[in-house]
Amino acid sequence: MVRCRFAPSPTGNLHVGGVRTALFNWLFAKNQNGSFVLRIEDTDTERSEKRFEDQILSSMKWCGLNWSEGPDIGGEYGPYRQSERVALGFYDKYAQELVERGQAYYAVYKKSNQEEVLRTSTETPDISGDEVCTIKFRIPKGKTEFSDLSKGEMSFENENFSDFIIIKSNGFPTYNFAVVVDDHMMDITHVFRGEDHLTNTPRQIMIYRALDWEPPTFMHIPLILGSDRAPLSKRHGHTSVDHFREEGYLSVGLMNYLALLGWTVDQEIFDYHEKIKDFIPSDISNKGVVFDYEKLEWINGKHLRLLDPEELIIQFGLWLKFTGRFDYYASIESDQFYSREVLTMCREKINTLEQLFDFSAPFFSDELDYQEDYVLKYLRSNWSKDLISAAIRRFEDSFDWSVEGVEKTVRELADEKITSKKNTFQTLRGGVTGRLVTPGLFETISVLGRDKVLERLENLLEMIEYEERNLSD
RNA sequence: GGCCCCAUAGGAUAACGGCUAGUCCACCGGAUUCUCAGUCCGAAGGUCGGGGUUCGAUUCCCCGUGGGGCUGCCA
Repeated sequence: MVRCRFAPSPTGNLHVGGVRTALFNWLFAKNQNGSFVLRIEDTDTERSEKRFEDQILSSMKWCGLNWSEGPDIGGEYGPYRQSERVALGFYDKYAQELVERGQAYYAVYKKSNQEEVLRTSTETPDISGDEVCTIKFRIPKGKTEFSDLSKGEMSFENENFSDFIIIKSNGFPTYNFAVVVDDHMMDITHVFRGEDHLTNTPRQIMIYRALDWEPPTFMHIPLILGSDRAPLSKRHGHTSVDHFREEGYLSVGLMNYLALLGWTVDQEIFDYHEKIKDFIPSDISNKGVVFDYEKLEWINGKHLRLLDPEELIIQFGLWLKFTGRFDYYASIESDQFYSREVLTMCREKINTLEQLFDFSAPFFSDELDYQEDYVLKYLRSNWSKDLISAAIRRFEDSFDWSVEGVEKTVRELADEKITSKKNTFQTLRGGVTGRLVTPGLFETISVLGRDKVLERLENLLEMIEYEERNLSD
């Protein structure tokens, strides 16, 4: 039975590197019909915060990376929070065992100088009030070897390592110790993690050996880098999953991009749930990969255009609520049929839900925000009044509001040659939307419908006349 | 400093040791057209350097160079 885990530390939001690691663990677990476990590594008492844990879990759920055991749902290998495992004495027990086997020892320091070890012992030392005590692992002689699914055969001379702390002076285990104890106790069979852990692995394997435990299979995944090839961080741009969610990326799009980063598949656009059967760890590139915001956006746009119209409304609605735009959400909900028409039309030209929000705004609000360029270039022209008046007359007489019908009306209007064809189109476009960049004009007018179009054009006419009066005064 | 990982166009990748080094994003040009986008067609751009093995090296080996990681009572 294959068991994989994702073990984030709750010291910040879930970032794209983390999800990618989680994704590969998840894919492998599913591919092998195994389990995917979530464990919280909160042994850093200074930086760990519950709110980060909550955020990580929520981000994971949004990504669709469901776990079968975890801190929120428990499981037979629990608890799944290292702080709770400390309380149960798991780490102490095995640290003691290492001391008894002569493979670890106590080290006493002065509180004021924690650089210098005062004395060591194999018995619990008596310490005075100004001293603290840790347990350190003794590096054995020889060499440590293991086979990494990505990097191949790895070999390290143990003499290159020095004894390291496994139990801190506050009684908590250090990462390198806790991870071994937990992965062993939880029967983890495969560990896929970031490449930054590659040289921690021999240390961990030494502990496995010292305790007569069998290490899991390791695979170290290359890091995600920024444009300067340094590991991706805030200074390269946004990195947290929540950010991409807020920006209007679909989780299926974000996951698609992350999966594609370093992994070649025949079909580039996919839902990762469909790729479970194709997941082979060795197919993943062993090279650091630069995060490409542009390709992510392109992929997201593809997914947005692939969604069923109903699903598009659902996703858009969820996003509006997530970002607190409840009024907008209410207007989407109030007329499903209309919303569907508008959104499927608008999505042809945008890549994110945020862009969809902006692009569709003129269709859901009657308070048009006329772009300055439009006012200057088209409204304040000597033909705008005549053109709008003529348009109103034609639309009043028109009973065919299909896209084809609207096209006929508009083309006939242009044929009157009140102004150029382009000016005619752009003036109408801005007149019904306030903007110069919109979906196709015929579709736009058709979808808005007779009432809105006439109302907007008449308002526009009033605006023009109002401006004229003001100018002549 | 020590140990370790990595190296194909700007980014991501493909190529049993064997065709003119293929594809996607971005970029550039063209077509379609009412704006923008999309779509279609086309162009430009690459095997880090030096040795070696071989009939033949992107591929295997060594050395350099460059980037990255670990070397924490962070994970």
